[in-house]
Amino acid sequence: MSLEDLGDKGRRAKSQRATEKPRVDAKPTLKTIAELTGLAVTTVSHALADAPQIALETRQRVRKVAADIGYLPDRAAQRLRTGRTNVISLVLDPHEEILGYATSMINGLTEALRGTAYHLVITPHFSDTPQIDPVRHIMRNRMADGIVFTRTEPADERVKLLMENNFPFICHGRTELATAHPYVDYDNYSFAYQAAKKLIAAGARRLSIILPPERFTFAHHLRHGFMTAVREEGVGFEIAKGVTLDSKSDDIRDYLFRRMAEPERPDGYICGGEVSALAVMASVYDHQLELGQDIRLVAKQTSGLFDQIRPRVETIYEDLTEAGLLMGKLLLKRIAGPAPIAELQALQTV
Amino acid sequence: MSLEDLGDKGRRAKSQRATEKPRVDAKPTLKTIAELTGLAVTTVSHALADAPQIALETRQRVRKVAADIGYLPDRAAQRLRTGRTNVISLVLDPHEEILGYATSMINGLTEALRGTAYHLVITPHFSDTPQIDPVRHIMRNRMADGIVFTRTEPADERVKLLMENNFPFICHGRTELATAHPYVDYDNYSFAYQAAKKLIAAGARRLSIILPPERFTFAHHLRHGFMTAVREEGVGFEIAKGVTLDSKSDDIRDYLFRRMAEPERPDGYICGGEVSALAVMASVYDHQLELGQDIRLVAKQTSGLFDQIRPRVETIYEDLTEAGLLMGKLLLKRIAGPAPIAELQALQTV
DNA sequence: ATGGCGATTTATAACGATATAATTGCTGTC
DNA sequence: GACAGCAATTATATCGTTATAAATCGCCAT
Repeated sequence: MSLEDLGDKGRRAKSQRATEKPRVDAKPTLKTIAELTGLAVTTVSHALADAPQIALETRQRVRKVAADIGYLPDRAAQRLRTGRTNVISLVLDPHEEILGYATSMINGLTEALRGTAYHLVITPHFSDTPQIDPVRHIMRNRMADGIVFTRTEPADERVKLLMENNFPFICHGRTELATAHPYVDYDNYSFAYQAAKKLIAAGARRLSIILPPERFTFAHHLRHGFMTAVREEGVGFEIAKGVTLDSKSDDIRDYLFRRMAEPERPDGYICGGEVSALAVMASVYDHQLELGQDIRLVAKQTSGLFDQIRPRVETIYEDLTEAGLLMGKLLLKRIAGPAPIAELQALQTV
Repeated sequence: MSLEDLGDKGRRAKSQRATEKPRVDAKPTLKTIAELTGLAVTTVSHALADAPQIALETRQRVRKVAADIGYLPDRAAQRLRTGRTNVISLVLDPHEEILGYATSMINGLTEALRGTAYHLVITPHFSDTPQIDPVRHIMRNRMADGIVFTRTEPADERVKLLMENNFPFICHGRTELATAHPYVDYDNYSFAYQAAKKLIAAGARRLSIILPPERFTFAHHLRHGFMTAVREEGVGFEIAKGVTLDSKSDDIRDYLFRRMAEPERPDGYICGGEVSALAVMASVYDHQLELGQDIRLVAKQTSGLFDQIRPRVETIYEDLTEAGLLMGKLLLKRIAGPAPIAELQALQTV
């Protein structure tokens, strides 16, 4: 702020038509457009909102000027006045996984938000606090207009809370609650079912499925699909539970190493995640067995990783980017106006 | 939220407007605290800012009431008034990589931002627009108080622009510009140097290094470290350039497949990324060669992935979560007050 | 008393947008 | 020519916070 500016400001107070152009870089506001067009700030606001009571000619003129000077509405002011934040919160659990589960989903979400006024904010959920905390915080303090989260549980507290308060959200995976809620999910039942059928068709006679922790709903879906298939075919089976998602734990590696040394070992594995598939492969290698010969494997593929891995593994693809995109779109629709719940459901089929 | 809660809320609403809109939970503001304490809004504001001219007793009283009712300042109002956004923007290039480069960094950043007023916003850089666009947009429209980006280039336009405008930022990787700038980088020179030495010590006599595209500064560092080592040792070498980071391209796989079939093939590979390391392993497998015997490999490890991979690969670790954490801390320091540039530099040594 | 001073507290005016209500200008009607 | 009726524009108040300037108070020296 220089003395000249002050002087100029003083002049403006008396004669409103002073040819002022001191600051070129000043961020354009509605006031800027108002001065340039000779209209009132209110009119400009309405014109940009495409209000029908503003003359079409005026609307076009205002829009042109706005575009010319590169006007963008101030998010803070809009947010303060309207209460809408134009923010979508993605609740992420850091340290959860070594592979890019989150990255794919973020890519899908940003794609869905592209061209809209919405920004994507990453809200971390720190493992030393209850899972519900970040969600409650976002809701209570209106930190976002909508929430995205993952790893849905059968009786997910977050879903309950958000539904009770009618707060827009979408989650990856389903609950088993009576009340319907918006979600995007992959058909893990079919995945496990088809994976089992493939293994059996290839000659496997004792199947093992490596399941994520029971607290996630999709673990149940995997199990049911698996069980249906092995019962239909009447083959032997076993279930390895509790792959911690961060794969720091050695439970599964211990199980695999032990079982593969035994004579009655499984000859067909189903892995619901890439990490556990790698663990199976590692164990096969360590036992000097041959994949596809001694032991078969069907894995869920959620990235390009398995295109690079040798020996080649049979996989079934789950497109997490697409899931993110879909979640973003459905959430935006939900925010725009409470669409019927049923329409908000979506299922990716294998 | 029960009916009782609503009733309680209505009673609290002072007097006449008992049957107003069913506002779930009126958000506490400075005004709320002012009414509860009998002070003026201004006083409360100053008290919470711990202004010295407010009596200590008053400050404590205000803080207590604020904590009791769970007061949180309205971000939009603060932002509108002060111009500070309390936002850090991470500029991400979607579709860039199959592995979780971004996830680790996000985890580090959120850790650095934990407990502060800052939120992390993901700003995508869409590949059909110039790289500089999101940075310029954030700066011009004050979308954030600081910017984080990656994949720094030798004459990076983003660095130039941000430095010219004195806008807080930090980047992963360095430029080769004359003017110093804040960054966090990994010592890729030493990585390549040591990797080469290891391979030679293990018996390799013709080394090949798989480099990322030349436009990234760290490709040069890798090359220099590599060249220094092979010259010192006087072994044969070759350089495979241009691993596109999204690994969609087959250039490298073609190169590997061709070279491994030739008699004068390299017997030691250095990979600056996990994807290219997998490509080497895949090619070794496809040629029915043996890793560690016919062909040796030293790879950069940036995730837990290679702990799972067999055969075991010799790796040197780069901690991207730590890099993210460091970037976050340095950026916050830079935002708080323009610290000397020199202090903002950091280097992770192998 | 009077004025002044330091220590606290408070009033006022913004920041940039929008919801609401009010105003202007113009037309046609009787 | 007065006025209702309508379209188009504008004034005012407000969201919650903070920067700035002003006001209040007790207390002491003159």
